[in-house]
Amino acid sequence: MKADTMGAVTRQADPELPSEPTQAERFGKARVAQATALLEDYVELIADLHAINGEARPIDIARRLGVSHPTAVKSINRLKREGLATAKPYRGVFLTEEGQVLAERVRARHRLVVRLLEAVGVPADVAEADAEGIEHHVSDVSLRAFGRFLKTRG
Amino acid sequence: MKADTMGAVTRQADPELPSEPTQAERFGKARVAQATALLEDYVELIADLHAINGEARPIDIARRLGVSHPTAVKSINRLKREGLATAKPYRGVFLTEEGQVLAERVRARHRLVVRLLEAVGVPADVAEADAEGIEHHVSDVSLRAFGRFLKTRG
DNA sequence: CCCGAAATATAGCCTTGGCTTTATTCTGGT
DNA sequence: ACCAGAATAAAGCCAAGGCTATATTTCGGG
Repeated sequence: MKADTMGAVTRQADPELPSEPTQAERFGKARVAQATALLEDYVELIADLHAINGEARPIDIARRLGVSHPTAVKSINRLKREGLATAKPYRGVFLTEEGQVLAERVRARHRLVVRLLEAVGVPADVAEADAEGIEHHVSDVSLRAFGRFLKTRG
Repeated sequence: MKADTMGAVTRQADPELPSEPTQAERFGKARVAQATALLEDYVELIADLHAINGEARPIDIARRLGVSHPTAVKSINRLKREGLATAKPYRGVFLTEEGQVLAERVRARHRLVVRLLEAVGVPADVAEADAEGIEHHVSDVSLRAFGRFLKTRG
């Protein structure tokens, strides 16, 4: 009833599944990426709000993200803990040096993902929406591949 | 200090940000996708294990996903609650009709995402790894675009 | 046939990221 | 100059998804 006892077919051929540790690594990587996704969304949004409004208020962040203000505040506190942002009570949120660097990287990645999706035929609005979830899982290697692909056909 | 008081530039042009409700929707969609991602990973893996081993044991699921067995068991219980799987104590896990349908959809989507990544120049192993996180955020519209793109270019 | 090892299950804990409710602080308009 | 209403913060709840530690059940080899 186990693989071992049911015949030779699946012994080391393993025609379907990657090796166990490899697969576990992939899932683990995806989990880690997910953990940082929220931070990335926040820093990107804070940078955008500063660029446009000259300030980033918790209530605006909350509205843009579609969450309650307390939720936004809690996440902002996490940003502070992680050294990505600073905020004094009733004074708005500011990115640290590190936060700004991250924001710029996230923004560039987002644009590249959107452009790639459009290049393969995804409508602009759908590309924007899907990119919001996809971007956090695109590795640097893939990102560079996207860049090359766009250059050789744009 | 507010957008209202700082000049005309950003009033309704809003050159950078999408409208607030639109953006909130996007983030909300990404959050929902994330919530179902784990279920999708489990049903896909359970289907694979059945196809290869003839059974899906919690311990194998746990090892493949790189989590502890109790964690896997808890998630399996959630699958049961959601009507995607059944399991009797000490007897392995089985997908329901609905679970099998989902598994097939997830598997097809995974393959398509990997193929697209490879088509734009991402190395096979990186494509596999990135797809693990990306796939859960690719909408049907994008998926169809991927299909068309792959068809028209061999 | 039975007993120890492996698999499974249960219980309890932690963090994250949602939420609502309540209290506090700012601030603009009269 | 004040005060109502908006923005902010604080506190406490919940579910999800990790974990470890502790039973319990199965099952294969001697």
